[in-house]
Amino acid sequence: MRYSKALIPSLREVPKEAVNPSHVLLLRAGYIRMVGAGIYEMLPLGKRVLEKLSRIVREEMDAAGAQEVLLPALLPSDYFRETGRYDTFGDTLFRLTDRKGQECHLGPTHEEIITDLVRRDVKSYKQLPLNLYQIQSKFRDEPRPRAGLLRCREFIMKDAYSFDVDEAAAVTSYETMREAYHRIFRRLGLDYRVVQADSGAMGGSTSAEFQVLTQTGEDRLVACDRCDYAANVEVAEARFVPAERVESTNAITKIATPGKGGIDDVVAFLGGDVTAKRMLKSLLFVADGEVVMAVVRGDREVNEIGVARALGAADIRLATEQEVREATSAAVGFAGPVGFKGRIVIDREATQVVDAITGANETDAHLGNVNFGRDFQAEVAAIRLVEAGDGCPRCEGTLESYRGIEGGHIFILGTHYSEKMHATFLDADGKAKPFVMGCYGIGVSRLMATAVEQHHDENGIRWPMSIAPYQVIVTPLGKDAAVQEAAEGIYGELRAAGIDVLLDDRDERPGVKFKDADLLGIPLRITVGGRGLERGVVELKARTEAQAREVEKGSVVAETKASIEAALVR
RNA sequence: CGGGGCGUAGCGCAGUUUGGUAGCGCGCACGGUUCGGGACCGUGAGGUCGGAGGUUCGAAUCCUCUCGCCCCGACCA
Repeated sequence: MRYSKALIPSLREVPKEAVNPSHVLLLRAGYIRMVGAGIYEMLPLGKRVLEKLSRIVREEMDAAGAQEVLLPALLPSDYFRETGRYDTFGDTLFRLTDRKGQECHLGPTHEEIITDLVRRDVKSYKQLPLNLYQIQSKFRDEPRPRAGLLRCREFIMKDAYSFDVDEAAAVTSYETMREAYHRIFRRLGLDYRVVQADSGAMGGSTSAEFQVLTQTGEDRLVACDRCDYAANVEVAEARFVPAERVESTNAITKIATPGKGGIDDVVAFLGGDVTAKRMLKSLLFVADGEVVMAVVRGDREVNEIGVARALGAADIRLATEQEVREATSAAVGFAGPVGFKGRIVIDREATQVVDAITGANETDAHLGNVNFGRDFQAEVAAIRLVEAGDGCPRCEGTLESYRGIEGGHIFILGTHYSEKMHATFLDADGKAKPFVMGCYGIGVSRLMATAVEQHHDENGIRWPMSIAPYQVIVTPLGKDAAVQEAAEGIYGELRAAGIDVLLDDRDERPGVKFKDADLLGIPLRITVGGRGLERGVVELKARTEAQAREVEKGSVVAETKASIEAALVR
């Protein structure tokens, strides 16, 4: 492609709505344009990146035995009514009514419609296993679209659905997908981790997230520095070594702590050998409408989702100030487990604190010498938030913390959808059984932004070779006829060799061309200048390296091919 | 949905407090000088001041309503 003919509307200044690196750079480099909140146009460069991503996904899905389909995005809502999701999806669904008054919506995900397809056309166990996938636009009216392509209302997703005869076969399908996802993410050139996550309200049992590690991700993760343990902090556990139980004979004492509600305040106020580790932090939550208390050691934070899981609650939130006052008859900051009337969950580590200091459930007062078991009872669970430096629960390693962006998520769904939708097949024993399903998503358009989040510098994008819109940019400097001719020659040869190449034939100064090349993030740049040409050389420079190297003009095409090959992960 | 901020030329912004008929930089077009990391000079095109209503002789500016966008939080198959 000739730059002079390409629609690459790069911007010198940062559009003010953009904050995230990927958003800023994709906008500035002319890959995307915003049309509305969470709605973007893919310009030629953006479209090329999407195609490269999609091709890799397709190749690996096909290789894993999945078959591509294309389901409608415009869906009659009857299918969602069968599973009750027409209501549970709530305002996230883009709803519309056709001219006959039939209710429709734009598909946010396609479990129902694919299950309907399979129940109509698949009747026998002999047709299983089956894995169908598509790459298609999804629509979700997010409460808060943000960060450019990272959280959109219309986005492109690869979604696959597997159908199996039983749970064991479904696990096989799931594992096949897991392997395919590993190959996909490796080929994309992304640093990622497979993590355990909260499977949410999907009704799924087994699930894993493919998290791409970035500075700005929405999700907080921990991963072991020794083994492959990795988990979303929502579900992560730290190694726990039970200590020998010490029984205290010290009686509870009341301590006046006027105006000192927070842990840090109390520690500072009491001084001496009182540390946060001696304190018990008591937080009140409302879980499924009931006020409950969660207790962790004073130097820890509570994992809210962990509390909900420990309680078996579907819904949880922090109690309001007023609810705290009603439940403890004290101001916020003075809650404690002793005498608390209601369910209490305590972190297992906090049960070991001897002669602890806790809130007294009385404003401006704390209790000293509080001991779990002796002075209060509670359900024990792992409810503290795991931190970097904590021990790995599986090995002797140490957990490190990361931020990640969910690039893929795989689930075993079981018969959740097939039972509700009466999607059955006849098994070898002649009995009708519901399909055992799995679903597997990859956020294709999100991955485009994710790759930029992970691969950029102050000058622009640094695409991994496999998904760069062009692999090479040829940059002739000046209008010298010999330079033009040499650049055209190299451009022609690279194209003939099947390489994606952009020729910067614009009448621009060298600085402009270099800045744009860096901004666009093309992995390799061949610079053709008059001075070098006199000596028969051109420059070959990788976007990720500071220095260019001189290459004989006659061998630059071969060198470029070799560099591309080396950069592609197979 | 709660809190905060912003809508003026393609992009970034000033002008709004104190009403007087819209400006700067970048980009764009044309001419010239330049040419290895976002050159310089000159000329020029380009704006329903987010929208509606109101106050006024007169509204980007004041009032009312409304729409949109961004950030934090809630939410996120």
